[in-house]
Amino acid sequence: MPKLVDHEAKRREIVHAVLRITKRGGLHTATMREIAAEAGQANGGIAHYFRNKEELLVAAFEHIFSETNRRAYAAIGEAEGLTAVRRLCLEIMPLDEQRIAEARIAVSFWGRAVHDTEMSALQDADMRAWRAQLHSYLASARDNGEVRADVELQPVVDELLATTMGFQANVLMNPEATTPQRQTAVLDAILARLG
Amino acid sequence: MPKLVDHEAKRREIVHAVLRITKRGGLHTATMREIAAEAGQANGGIAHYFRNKEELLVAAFEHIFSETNRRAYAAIGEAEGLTAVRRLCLEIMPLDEQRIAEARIAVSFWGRAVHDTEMSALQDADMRAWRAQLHSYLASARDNGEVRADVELQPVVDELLATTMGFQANVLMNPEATTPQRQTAVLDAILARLG
DNA sequence: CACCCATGCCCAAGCTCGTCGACCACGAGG
DNA sequence: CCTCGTGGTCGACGAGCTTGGGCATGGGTG
Repeated sequence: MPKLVDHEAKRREIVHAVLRITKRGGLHTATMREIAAEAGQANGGIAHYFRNKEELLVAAFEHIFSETNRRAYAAIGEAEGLTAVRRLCLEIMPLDEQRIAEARIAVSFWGRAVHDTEMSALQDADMRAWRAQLHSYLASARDNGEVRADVELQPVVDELLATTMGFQANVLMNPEATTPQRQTAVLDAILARLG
Repeated sequence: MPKLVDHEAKRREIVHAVLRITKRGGLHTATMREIAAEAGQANGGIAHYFRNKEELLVAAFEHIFSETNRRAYAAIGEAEGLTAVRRLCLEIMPLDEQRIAEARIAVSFWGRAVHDTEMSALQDADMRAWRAQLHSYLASARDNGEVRADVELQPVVDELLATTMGFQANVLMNPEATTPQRQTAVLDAILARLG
């Protein structure tokens, strides 16, 4: 076996190149040639690590999800109940430049996922995980009295996910009406009503 | 002046071709050649009615918005206050097959609007209109006592728009968790808290 | 140590798509 | 009947993604 190259590292490096380009000039400037140049490769060199552009973008999409989950995990720490709910939502919401750039990528995938089974399965799985996580934190919040006992949890989960996903879209379409302040105000209003 | 052709009618016909193709196979399958074929034209024939593809897609996007607004206008009628708020939201939300198909198209456009100033300006304008409309209905609801006097309206508008836009995305990614029942439950929960 | 060949990588050709311009058909006006 | 502006077709071109061939490299193998 000749020439050892860490495939996973190389894939990560190429994905990072995509994210850097997208952050600079938008997803549409991320052509294969541009990506290759940014990653220090020749035109067809990427083909060794991703079969096609679709697969590369799916990897970028996965990376964003896992980054969000990683940040959420760190932010939540030992927290429970409503604090954990709030921190998870705050990590999902596009509150800074970094996450707005990630939202750009995520939203541009939503439209494609409609007719792409692999991608919509991926989204579905991540969304389910968030639902389950939110539900569990809310249940603990109800147990410790932060949330009234008569509150049904599923509609709250639905609301939180719809709101956070809506922010992803609105921050791109209506940036001046989707500031961090206004986003957190909405989130806190939702949570305040549960007590 | 030779050969009379109703330009507006032709433009509408081409836009409908785009919507049919998008409904069938997603926005990315709507190539100019495919659109031309669907509209019964040759490759370059569309250029007589739309300067470029961007302009055509903007027209398609506008069409969906105006359809929604037309339906909302009819649904609201003489209603005021919270009833009007509820009816407008219900028209925006993807509650039936027709509107889920429109959501498919709309969300596909969101991804494009990210890197298209003209389209995001359009989106921004329509979103502002909805914001203003919701704000006005909520103000009348506050005046007639349906909404408590101490409720700040802007966060409520933000919440309603984020939620309805979020449903557009979630109905595509998580259809089984975004049923009409669960969507309306969330909407009614939001509205109920204002009283 | 010498050879082998799988692997990494580059380059160029092939295909699709959006756009542009040349060309033809037609019909209203002179 | 002629003119010419409009509707429409077709092919060419540039840009983008993909594919396949070819070259270099360096770990296995005898």
